[in-house]
Amino acid sequence: MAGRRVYGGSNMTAILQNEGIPCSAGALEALLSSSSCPSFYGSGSMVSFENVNGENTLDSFLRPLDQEEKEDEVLDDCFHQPEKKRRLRANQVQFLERNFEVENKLEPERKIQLAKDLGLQPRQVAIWFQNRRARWKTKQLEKDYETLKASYDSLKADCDSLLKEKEKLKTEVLSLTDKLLLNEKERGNSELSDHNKPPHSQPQKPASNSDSEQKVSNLPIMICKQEDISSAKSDIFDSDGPQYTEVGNSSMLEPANSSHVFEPDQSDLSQDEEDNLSKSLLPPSYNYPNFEDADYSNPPENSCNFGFTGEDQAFWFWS
DNA sequence: AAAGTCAAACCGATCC
DNA sequence: GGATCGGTTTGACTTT
Repeated sequence: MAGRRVYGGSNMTAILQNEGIPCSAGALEALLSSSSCPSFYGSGSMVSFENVNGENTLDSFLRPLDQEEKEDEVLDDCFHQPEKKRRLRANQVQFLERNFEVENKLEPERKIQLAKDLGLQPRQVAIWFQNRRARWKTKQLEKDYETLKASYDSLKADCDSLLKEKEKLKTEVLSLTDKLLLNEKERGNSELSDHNKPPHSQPQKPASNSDSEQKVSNLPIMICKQEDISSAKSDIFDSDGPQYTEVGNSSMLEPANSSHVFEPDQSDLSQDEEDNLSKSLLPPSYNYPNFEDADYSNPPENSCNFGFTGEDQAFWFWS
């Protein structure tokens, strides 16, 4: 067996051999039988042999310790060597692993039984389970980290595409705003030249065949409608995770555990709150939604900022 | 042979 | 008070 021969006992064997003391197994047996080592079979050494060859051990499963290991133990005991750390044998570990799979906690009776079966000290069994749980936890943490990282990467990709979309829309809004202003200017000029019209009459809808101009003149009206406001709000700003799993063609990852996603504080509005918000957004006392209030003012680094700057707000509800 | 890895054992804090 | 946990030490074993 590899790596089982470098202990104090073996060194002691070498010493004995150097001293010309015969150290064959037979000699050791003789030494044992004649020596004052009564504590051997019931000793508190790290590996107890009392059951390894006894009736209660798993003889069919666990092989007895190597003779040389026994010799080491004997020598350690008899020469009062400090106990050396020893790895559990493969079959012992295998047996413990199987038990760990069944139940990773260790009740006292089970500990005693396992110790008996394996020929170990109950404390060794307890420590093995303790260390095994720690290893399992570490692996679990690694798994969780990988899951979270995948989730983050997916969200980041979606965020990036949304930001691109936002930029695109912003550009579109800019060009439409320009057209609208131009339109208003032309209308103002025509009003000045028309003296017969009452001062506060409804401005005539400019005759335009352009689709884009039509969209522009309709936009504020559409947005001011209550249902549109609330639906727009819930569609865009309600970050209550899985509901908005479809953004464009890219589907947002649905985390198995909601704790894996970062939820903005204000994502969870009650129906009443939504109604109040909608009402507050209605004209005439028109309150523009202030996205700065949503505490997105200091987003963490690398985070997706869905909030809009003051500059952006101007594009949202231009008048 | 030095460096790195793994696991047995230990320690102090905490929980029940 | 015993069990458990997170952190650490220590020694065996492997890799470079």
